[in-house]
Amino acid sequence: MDKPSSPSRRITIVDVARHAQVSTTAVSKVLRNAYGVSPTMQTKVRQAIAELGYRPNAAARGMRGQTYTIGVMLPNIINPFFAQILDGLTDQLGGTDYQVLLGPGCNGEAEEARVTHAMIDRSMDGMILIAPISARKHLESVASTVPTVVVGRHGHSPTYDTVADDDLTGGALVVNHLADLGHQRIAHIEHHETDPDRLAEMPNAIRAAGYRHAMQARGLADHIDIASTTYTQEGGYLGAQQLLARPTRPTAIFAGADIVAMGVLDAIAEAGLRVPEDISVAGYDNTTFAAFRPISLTSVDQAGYQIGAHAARLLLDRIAARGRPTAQIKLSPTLVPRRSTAPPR
Amino acid sequence: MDKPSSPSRRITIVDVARHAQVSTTAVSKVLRNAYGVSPTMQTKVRQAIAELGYRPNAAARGMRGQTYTIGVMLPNIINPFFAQILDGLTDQLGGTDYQVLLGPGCNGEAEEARVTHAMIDRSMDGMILIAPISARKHLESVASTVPTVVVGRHGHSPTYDTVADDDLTGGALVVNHLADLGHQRIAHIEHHETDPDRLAEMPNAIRAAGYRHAMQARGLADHIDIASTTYTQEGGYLGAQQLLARPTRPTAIFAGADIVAMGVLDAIAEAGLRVPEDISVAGYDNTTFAAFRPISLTSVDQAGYQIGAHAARLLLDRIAARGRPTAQIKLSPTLVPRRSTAPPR
DNA sequence: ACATTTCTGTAAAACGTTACCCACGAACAC
DNA sequence: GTGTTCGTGGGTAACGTTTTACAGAAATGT
Repeated sequence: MDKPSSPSRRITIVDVARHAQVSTTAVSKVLRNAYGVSPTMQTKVRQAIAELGYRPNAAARGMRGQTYTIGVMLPNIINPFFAQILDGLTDQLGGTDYQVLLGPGCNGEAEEARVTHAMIDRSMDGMILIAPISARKHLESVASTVPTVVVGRHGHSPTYDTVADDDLTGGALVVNHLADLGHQRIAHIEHHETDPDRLAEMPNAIRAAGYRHAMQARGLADHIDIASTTYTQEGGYLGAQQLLARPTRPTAIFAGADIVAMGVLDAIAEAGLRVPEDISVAGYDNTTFAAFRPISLTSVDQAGYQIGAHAARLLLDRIAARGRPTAQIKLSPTLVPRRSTAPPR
Repeated sequence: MDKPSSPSRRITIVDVARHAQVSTTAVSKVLRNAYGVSPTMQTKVRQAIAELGYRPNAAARGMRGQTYTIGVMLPNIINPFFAQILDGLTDQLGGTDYQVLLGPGCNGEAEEARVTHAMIDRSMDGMILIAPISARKHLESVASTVPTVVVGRHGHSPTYDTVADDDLTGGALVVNHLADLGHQRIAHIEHHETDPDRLAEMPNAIRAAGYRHAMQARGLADHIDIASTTYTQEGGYLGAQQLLARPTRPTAIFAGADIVAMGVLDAIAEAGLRVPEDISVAGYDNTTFAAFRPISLTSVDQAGYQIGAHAARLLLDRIAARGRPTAQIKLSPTLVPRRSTAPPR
């Protein structure tokens, strides 16, 4: 005689145990497929679970064991590049019991701290931080509390794994492509960065470094020309305006991100110039926007899917063996030439 | 003499209580600013919390009370429109103790079920479902378990609140704008829908209905021409190809979403036609893509920010008073005319 | 001055799950 | 036949918070 005290109380492990005529411990063991449970017990419990439609309460689990939840923090959700990373992530995690939950887009250190804390408070089993801007110290402190993988940020840490694209090479890819086409006055729009920590770790800074090195390597050191704004459409617009106002205009602009290139194209159109006839433009990230045929923006592909997949694997590894030494995975970007770049006239 | 048993055990309410020389109950009351706590107690406890850097364990809270977590499910994260909704949502929730967590983009009923269940398992205090495609029955079942607001889906339910844009009006806005410009052969690309339930509730179906009604109202019933594909760039591309192959080509295409318009523009460019000289194009959603000057796509603005803000308010209301009757908020869209629409030649 | 109400604070019992430890029988080695 | 191991299952005590019930002090009314 089951007596459901409240009309629609949630089924608990106790209900399952009673229904299957076993102890709650046994049910718990089956749920976690722990050691020491016979095939008979397996089927008996699994059947009871199915019949009752039981689902474990994550909060209760979190108090003793794991929550089977992985937190992902990302700076914003509009960048299609992040969507690719997420796809790689969720595909990799698809077969496991883990569920991914995202923090809402957060820009600024304060919001990042808020989100990371919120995730720690909710006893996430692991965290993936995508392109965080927080001070390294904060990342370390998060990682020392919960298994963590940092994506899209260079520099290696003793506490967290990293997965990133080789932005130095990426920057060089663009410069070489444009130089091969015959360009000399190749300008760059970067995300302004002053903090020394971040100068060494943030992708934007490394891309700019890649640009500089490659320009030097091609003997174009004298033509190095950088507009320092932000990685936004607005930033691209303002940066391009600066560059177009130079006494001698650049013949090519390398925007540090596709979203920046959008602003650049805007400013160029406004100035009455044509792409690529008057000026070549290249972006970075190979977003759907770049692939859009009427735009057809030369860009650098970061293999976001692979980045996500690698991050997921590293995280699962680290959850299983928290002590293991950290790994740094670096992937190679590829150039995707399109119609926005052509030889200078 | 505090003896921290483990090297870095997390601070609990017990530690705070001991440090402030009060009971754990008192601390709990302060945390929830519950009734019956003196100003003295307030300051004493708050100081202890600050000194120890205590943060409540959400899992433990979830077992008895609330988790202070709101789950948001959205179909994908690349649509900038959803970002606007989220902004409205988080701004509205900013002052409260609630934290928003997003389910990863999920398309398909199976994935939606997975995410909603995962959120229920994690005892979320409330859920916001954005443009869900699941059967109504499933939405009802979710809403009967946890306070729920459904965004971007029409039809009213006894268990959940809804916030949506008036898509009927939205569709009419576009038709009237094009008809005012002098167009007659105005075609539409819709997201194919057969399920009767969804035909009455999904925005895509209602937009198509708005198109039909407005065409009739303007005496253009004979020119109604619908290509039925999907709300994707690919769908727009294929739909436009169909429409362009008609014996008499339409002079204007109303794409059901900006992402669809992207594919339309692509197909038009490929066919060697110009926008708006040869054919006018309008989208829906007013994404950043539409606002991008070189594209300059006429579109319908859905006031995503307001939608999000309203949804948040309704949800907080419902959490406070679960029994209250459900509300349906309908917002008016506005047309944003740009350069992609012009009088026919 | 006494009875009654209101206000503060505490103790103890949940909440649903997992971890730890122990008991039992069967199989095995001597 | 006696000890030892192994495989299987259960009992019980956590985990950190909120809720309920209650006691004492202070304030109020008569």
